[in-house]
Amino acid sequence: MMARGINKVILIGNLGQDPEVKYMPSGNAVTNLTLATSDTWKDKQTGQPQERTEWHRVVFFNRLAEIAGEYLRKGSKVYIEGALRTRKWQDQSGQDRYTTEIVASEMQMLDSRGGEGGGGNQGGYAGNQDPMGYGQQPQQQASRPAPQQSRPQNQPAPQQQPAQPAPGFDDFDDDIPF
Amino acid sequence: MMARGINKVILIGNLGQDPEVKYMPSGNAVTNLTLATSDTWKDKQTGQPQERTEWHRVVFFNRLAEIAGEYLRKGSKVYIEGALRTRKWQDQSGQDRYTTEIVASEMQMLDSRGGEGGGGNQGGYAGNQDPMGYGQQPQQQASRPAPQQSRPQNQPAPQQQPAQPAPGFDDFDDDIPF
Amino acid sequence: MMARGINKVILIGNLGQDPEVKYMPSGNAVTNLTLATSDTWKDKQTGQPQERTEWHRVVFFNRLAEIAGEYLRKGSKVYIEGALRTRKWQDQSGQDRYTTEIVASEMQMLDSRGGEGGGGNQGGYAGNQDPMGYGQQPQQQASRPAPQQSRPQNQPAPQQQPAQPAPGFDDFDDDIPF
Amino acid sequence: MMARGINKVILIGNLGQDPEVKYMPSGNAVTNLTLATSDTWKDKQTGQPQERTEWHRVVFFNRLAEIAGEYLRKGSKVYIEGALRTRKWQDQSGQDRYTTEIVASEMQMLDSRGGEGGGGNQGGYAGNQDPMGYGQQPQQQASRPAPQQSRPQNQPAPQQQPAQPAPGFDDFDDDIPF
DNA sequence: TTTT
DNA sequence: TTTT
Repeated sequence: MMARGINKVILIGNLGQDPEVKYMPSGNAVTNLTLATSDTWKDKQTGQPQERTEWHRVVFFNRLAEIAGEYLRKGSKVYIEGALRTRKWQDQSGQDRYTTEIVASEMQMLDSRGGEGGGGNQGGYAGNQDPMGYGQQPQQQASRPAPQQSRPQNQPAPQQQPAQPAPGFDDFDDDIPF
Repeated sequence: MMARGINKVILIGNLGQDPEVKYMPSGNAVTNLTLATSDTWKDKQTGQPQERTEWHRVVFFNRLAEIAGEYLRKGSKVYIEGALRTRKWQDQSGQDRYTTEIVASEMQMLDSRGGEGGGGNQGGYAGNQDPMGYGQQPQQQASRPAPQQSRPQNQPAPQQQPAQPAPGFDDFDDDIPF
Repeated sequence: MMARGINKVILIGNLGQDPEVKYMPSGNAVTNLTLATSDTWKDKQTGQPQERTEWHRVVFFNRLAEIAGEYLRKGSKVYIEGALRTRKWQDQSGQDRYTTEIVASEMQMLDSRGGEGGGGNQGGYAGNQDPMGYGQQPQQQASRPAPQQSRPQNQPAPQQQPAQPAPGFDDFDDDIPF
Repeated sequence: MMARGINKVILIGNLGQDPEVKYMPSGNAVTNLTLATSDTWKDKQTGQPQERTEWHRVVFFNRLAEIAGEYLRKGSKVYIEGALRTRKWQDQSGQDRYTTEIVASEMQMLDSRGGEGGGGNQGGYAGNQDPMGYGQQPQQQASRPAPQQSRPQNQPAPQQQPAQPAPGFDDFDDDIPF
């Protein structure tokens, strides 16, 4: 993918609910979640502390969707990097409506509360190259065993998800954003 | 302002229209604009190039609103840093609707096409301290003249803007996001 | 502060040691710490997992320096936003040398392991305005008490720090970066 | 590549010189350049405007190195995203020294001053998938022709670059950072 | 020197 | 509605 311009979002927050994993007819995973960030400030007049929680709608695709679905839970603190995308959809009365989401391209768990042994950072692509140029340096003879597979084994069969429209595109929004 | 979590957006794009500057009853400026970023990719099946433009709704407050209103124009390329905020509002039928915007905290013009002599980077706050600690070093005797005031002089009087509701909160969305 | 260009660093990592807090003759705090981030990849030839840890030198000034010194400890996981700055200094043989640091402007603790009750996000400036424009909305009558002061009370008197040169500028580097 | 932690740099600045392109024995390109960002502020005492230019050393690998070498020139304004990496090397007296660089993973030209017709944004990897999930939507029938190849054709033969050590690792620093 |  |  190429781009004209930069469209980048960086979030650290906590999940409001367990993530929802769905599968495309193709078998590709799509995971949706909501993430809370909050701002606090003092009211200018009263000096009273104020707080506002912002809820972000985040969507993951493919491998990252599976990882998010497996390792994230309600309350999890997570770093997410992605891009803004506003989708157009029709409500039940046929009116055009818009929902803005963050399409995640990178994710990193920030708490290891679960006992999954999982977590870690999961980039959006499986680069087994050496983008930092470290391989140019004298080889460090790594002798430790290959890491445990952190990618979910149980890739659900698409047919378990009956021929529903692609989640996040057709049926996702019943009425309001979340 | 303090925060729990990180809510950060970084955009580089072009303005779809001239910015709209409004003034609060307090006299504070609020500027709204839409910014285009685009992605291009090749269709997996056909190999045909695809393009999708993302339109971002950006809002500026106070000093930054005035600067944006003065120096940005339709087509301007700009760097914007800010935070996501989703506002709830009611459409004409009384239904709840939501609009997601980027509340800009920093802006930097990336083309100097206009003859304004303006541009430059405009942080969201007027820090006249020395956040980088440069002042600790031996003073460089700056002998060049004080920079031209880049802040618009003509702060419009609030009364010129009749008692309208706060823009971007009440009257901003007539119907659809943009 | 204004800028031509963007100079932004975003780090999430763990402290290698407790932070070092020093005080300027003016009484302003300066805190230095090192932060680890790491990359892992597989060797192209052997398929062996490789790991490389990057050590970042971070410096905080003023209020943020005090907060960092109070709440961060060896091993703490932290989000840091800042800017790159390369300082020139002379080693004992009089040779010019350079050290690149991140001057932190924002910090957020990501683990609450300590019992300090502290943490939270600490922006680099004490904005008690309303940069997100929330104050425009109907006032939420916050009735909870004012938050505990998270800023250290015990501002050390400068004279407790004998007339030493500014840390991080003169005496900081004895020989090598860290 | 996976990561524990986040190590991200975002720069917008101007090149101090034309980029230097070298080739690894493998034929892979490595491009080095220096990028200027600047801060301006007012001296607290004198009120005099101060300015400090920060010079960033940026390194590109592989495809991005070729693009940078072809399209960027002294004075070019560019957006760069990457990661910090501090390299250790020995000066002529055998002393350990360190240089911090930004390893670029994404680049976007911000001026189209050259007549190359090139530029555009060049991500660090050639994703021809559909990371934003747009392909799920009804196909927009793109009828415009395939874009001009923006990747340099003239991949220089490695043998033109005699068996020199990897640039940026051995021979890059003659003495001081830049 | 951290972390998993 | 922008831009290349």
